[in-house]
Amino acid sequence: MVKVRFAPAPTGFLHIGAARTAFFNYLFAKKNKGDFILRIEDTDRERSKPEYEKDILESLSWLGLKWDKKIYRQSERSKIYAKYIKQLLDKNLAYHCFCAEEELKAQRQEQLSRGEAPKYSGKCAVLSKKEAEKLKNEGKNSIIRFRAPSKKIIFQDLIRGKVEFDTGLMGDIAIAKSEKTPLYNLAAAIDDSEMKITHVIRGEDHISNTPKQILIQQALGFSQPKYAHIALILGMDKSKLSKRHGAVSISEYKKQGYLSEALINFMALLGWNPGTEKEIFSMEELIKEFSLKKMTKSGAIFNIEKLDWMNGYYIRKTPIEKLTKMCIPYLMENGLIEAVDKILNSKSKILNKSKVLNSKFQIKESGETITFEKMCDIVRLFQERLKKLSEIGELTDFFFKEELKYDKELLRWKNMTDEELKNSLEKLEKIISEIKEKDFKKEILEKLLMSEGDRAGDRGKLFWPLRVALSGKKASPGPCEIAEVLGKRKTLEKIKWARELMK
RNA sequence: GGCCUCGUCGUCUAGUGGCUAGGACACGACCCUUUCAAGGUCGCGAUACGGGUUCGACUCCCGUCGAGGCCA
Repeated sequence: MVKVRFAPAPTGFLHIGAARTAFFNYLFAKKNKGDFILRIEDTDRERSKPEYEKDILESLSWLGLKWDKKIYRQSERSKIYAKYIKQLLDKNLAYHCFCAEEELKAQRQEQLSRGEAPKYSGKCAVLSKKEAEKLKNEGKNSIIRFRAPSKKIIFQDLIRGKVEFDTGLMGDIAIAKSEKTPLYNLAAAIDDSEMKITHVIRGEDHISNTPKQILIQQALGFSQPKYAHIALILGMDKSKLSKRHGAVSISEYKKQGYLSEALINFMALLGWNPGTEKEIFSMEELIKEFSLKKMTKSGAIFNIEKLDWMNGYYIRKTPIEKLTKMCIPYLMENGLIEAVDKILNSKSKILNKSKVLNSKFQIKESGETITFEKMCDIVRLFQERLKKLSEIGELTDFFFKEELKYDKELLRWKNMTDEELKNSLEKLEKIISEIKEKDFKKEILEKLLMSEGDRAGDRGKLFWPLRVALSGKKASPGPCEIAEVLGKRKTLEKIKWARELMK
């Protein structure tokens, strides 16, 4: 039975690199019908914060990475660690080290300057139990070090193949701050064993921790899990992706309006591919096709352009009601609309209630109510233009504003004269006001404007000024589509406004 | 500095001794078109370098260089 774990430290928001590691663990578990365990490594009490843990859980859920069973927290397991620390100490496999931090730092510096590998000198390793006891009673600070035997550690990495280390080069490993508080390598070794983890799938940055953990496992008589070290996600400068490269947390991407499906699909392709030319994958397909053997060995630069493209792709594939529902919080945030129903006023409720379908909204500026259906009509016009949900406000704002602000020069198509332009606007107003309310449809409008435009020799002479009059922008959906959604009355109002501008 | 890992278009990648080195994003051109998108067609563009092994190396071996990670 396969059992894997994702073991984040709650010292920051869930990072995209960590999320990817979690994701590959998840895929591996599901593929092999195994368990995916979540272990919060919160032994660093100062840097660990509950809000970070919350963010990690929320982000994993949002991505659709469901963990199995309960959540383990290292902070709740100190008894277990204490037992093993005592065992190591009793067997003299570990010892108290009283060297001060500054002292060690200085040593390291010196070794480095001499061109040697920094390595603990072993000063306290020779202290007898009595001497150590005495120092402790004097109240001297100590940490616990593991007597690392000098040997060759070889393990078969599932992604990289044979990896070899000579542990003689590394010196005695710091394994605990005290008898109760383990340091990373010890806690990881103990937890992986206690939780019966079969496969450790983690970032490449842990490769050099692996021999240390193996040594500890051997000392404690644990069995050894299989290892797979996945290549890291890199920033533009090819260094490990971090905050200085911009947005890195999953919650930040969510906020910007990336869809979880897009992010999942994109992350999967960073470092994995099925060996075919297929690029679009649902979670189910990924689970079906995933294999560690298909993982890339080299680090991949996080290329936001491809993510944007993929997000646009998924937006285009999203059913319009669902997409509109997702866009509404952004429109509210931009102060363009408000929920009429007070109960629906908070963002999260809007997203979750199925009530949304019959709900109404209020245009903030005019106070006019607008139905969900109408909202869908608006969003639909932008479905294939949207890369991120957060762009929706800027794109659609003219639907919610009374007066558009634009330079009147924008109304001019190519080198029309003022006179021609005025004529066009007048003609538009005439044509549109003659259409019956029930015929105010895009197709009918288009037909009328096209034949009239062709008569003028250039369709742009009508279409362009109308488009600008309605949207106030140089790029927008087609004017007839906008007009239909806007309705006859508002369409005429906007044209009048444009005519005013031209006076 | 030591150890470890990695090295195919700008980016993500396919490829496991014989291929015009394939695809995707980005970029450019064209088509569609009232603008912007979307869509379609075409194009640009890579095996880090040097030695081997071999009839033949992107592919295997050695070295160099480069990048990253860990020791912190």
